[in-house]
Amino acid sequence: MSRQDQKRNKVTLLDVAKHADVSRATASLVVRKSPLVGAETRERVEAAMRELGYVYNMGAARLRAERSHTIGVVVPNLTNPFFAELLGGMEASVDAAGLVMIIANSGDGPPRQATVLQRLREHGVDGIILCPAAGTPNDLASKVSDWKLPVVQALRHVTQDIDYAGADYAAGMEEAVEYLVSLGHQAICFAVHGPVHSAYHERVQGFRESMKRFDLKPDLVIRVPDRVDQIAQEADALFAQGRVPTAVICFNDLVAHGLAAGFYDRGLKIGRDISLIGFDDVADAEAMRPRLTSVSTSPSDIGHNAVALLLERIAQPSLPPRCWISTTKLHIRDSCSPLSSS
Amino acid sequence: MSRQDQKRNKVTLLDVAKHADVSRATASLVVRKSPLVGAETRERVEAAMRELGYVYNMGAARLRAERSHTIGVVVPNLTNPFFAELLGGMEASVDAAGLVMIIANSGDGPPRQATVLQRLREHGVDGIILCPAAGTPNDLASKVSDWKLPVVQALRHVTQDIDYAGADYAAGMEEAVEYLVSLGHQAICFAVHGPVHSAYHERVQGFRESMKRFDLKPDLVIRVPDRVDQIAQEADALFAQGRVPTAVICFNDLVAHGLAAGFYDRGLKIGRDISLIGFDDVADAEAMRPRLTSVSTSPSDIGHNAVALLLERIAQPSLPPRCWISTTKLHIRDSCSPLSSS
DNA sequence: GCAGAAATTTAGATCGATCTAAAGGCGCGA
DNA sequence: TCGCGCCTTTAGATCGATCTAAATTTCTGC
Repeated sequence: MSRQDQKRNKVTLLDVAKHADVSRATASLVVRKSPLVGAETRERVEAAMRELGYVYNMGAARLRAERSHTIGVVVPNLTNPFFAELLGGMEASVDAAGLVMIIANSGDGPPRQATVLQRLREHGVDGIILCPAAGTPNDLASKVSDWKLPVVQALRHVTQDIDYAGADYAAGMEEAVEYLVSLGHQAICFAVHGPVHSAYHERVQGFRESMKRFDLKPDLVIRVPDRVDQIAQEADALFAQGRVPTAVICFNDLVAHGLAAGFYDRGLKIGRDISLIGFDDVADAEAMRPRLTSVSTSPSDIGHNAVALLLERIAQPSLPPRCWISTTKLHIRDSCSPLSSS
Repeated sequence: MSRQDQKRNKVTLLDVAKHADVSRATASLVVRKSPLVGAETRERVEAAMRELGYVYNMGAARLRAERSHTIGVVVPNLTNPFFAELLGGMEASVDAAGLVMIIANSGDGPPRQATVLQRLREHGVDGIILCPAAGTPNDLASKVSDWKLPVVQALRHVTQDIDYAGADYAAGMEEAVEYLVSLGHQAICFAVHGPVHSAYHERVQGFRESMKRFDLKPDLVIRVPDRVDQIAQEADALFAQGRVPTAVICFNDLVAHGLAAGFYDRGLKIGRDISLIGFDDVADAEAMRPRLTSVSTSPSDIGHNAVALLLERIAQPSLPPRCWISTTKLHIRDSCSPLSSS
């Protein structure tokens, strides 16, 4: 806006103050929208800011005020669509609160995670949302409390002593198993992949316990490759067991995608020859054919919750640790069918 | 690390200096790894930093040194897997350079974009990578040059006066058309969606010109809905034209996914009844069945390039504006077949 | 018209680092 | 021994805001 009347570089609050014929302190009150300044004065200062093209210097403010209006977010992987959804949800909440988000990637490894956490600390973030890397040592809680920096765990947790926002994965598994059982399935397999962490355990355990509740074999858990494009080739492994499953629950939608491809390659028709359930309901389940039934964990909501928890903790650091476990919902589409029709 | 011997809050460089029995200035030289300090002194200061659990205060440093070690990234949408890949690429480069990334979402709308740009400016970022929102006014260049802030455009561009990192979309379209023609196709349709911007125009134009080069009808460009789950229902529109296409090129892989579902619903078999080509090669093209042939634009590479351009511009602000247009590559899989087999 | 309360405004110190310019220590040749 | 230059170290000002505590003006009611 307006002429670049300064010969070089920047306009400070002092310049604005002079131009509006008030003191630096008053100008400061105006930028902070304090109710202390008179209407006429405020007007005058705001006009000066506009005329000079003043840009608030958050960095200087932070130094004095101990508030950076910045929060850090550490995820294991940026490109996974699941985390992308999560970040999307966070971004909306963070933005609404007038803050910005520094994003860091831990690569799901504790050493890098330590590095990026340190970096965030140096940048003076007001708080951190951390999706702990697989294998995060459990002295995390004590480290964090030494730092006196508000932190919340998201999606995964390594300690009860730090806030946590996640979903009830075990309940989600239970819904999935129940649904398949209601369709008459008994030989149900759980296809997992990826690093091992709390969310992984909860899903596996949820599966095993639900199966036991129905007096079904709880140990049909098999691992498939991490990369989606290799899962298809490994679909055979599902049938290498003693008992051939009639339904497969997947660790997430990526696995479901990969297995769907593998079944296609073997001439198996999903929803007729075999039933398939995804988890997270994030990939284009609606655009798959047959449309994929999936347990929805609403990562975007989890993102919102995590931000809400963090903001509250920033406001009241001495609150006892809290959990916000959201409920999952089985989104039934077309990839499962009654056993009789097999 | 170590005891929390400070009764409360933080350790400053001055504390470190005192503890190591040197001046604040010397301690500062040590943290900045200056070659000026003697080996023995450096040792002592570093030990002090470790013992006191010193954390560098980037905010204070920035105030004096005019360098925040922070860059801003503005994208229209976080959840789109294409942008997720782009961000992933940027993150790696940014991290390697010892910087951090503030991410902001423009929602692909100019007013919000203006807001987030302002916010980034206030946060004192060293530079900005901007994927301009559709409809960005073309005074962007003059605004940016007023700001005296390094900026590079990524994926899309609204002006020649600002650095730009993107891909040669027109050449990508040409590859796709050429390939289909080599398979004998003549009735080729281009299915577009989403907001209109430079990348959109380049793709459409690339399609039209390639078609003309082969003396084929260049105006079979049809719009499908923005949301993937609605595209399938609209697949009919492709056949509502006077001429029925035997092959479809898609604006991106999302469209390809949606159309593939629509074709399935109509009993059309991809690769037999109709040929399909995606664009960007980012969704799990490898996990689709049949595997999707797609024009790869390597968003992650574009991310790297954008960061490289930005870092160079930060180092030398007076360089003339540059473009880094990477080449695309047609990734041939199984979704296209010779016309004769139709 | 005036004391006292309320509403505004302000000077000056401060946050934690970096920068400049100069000082201190040391070795070496004359 | 002195002076010169090299290597290290340092005091003090500075970046641009916020905070405290006090000064100033304006508004009351009597």
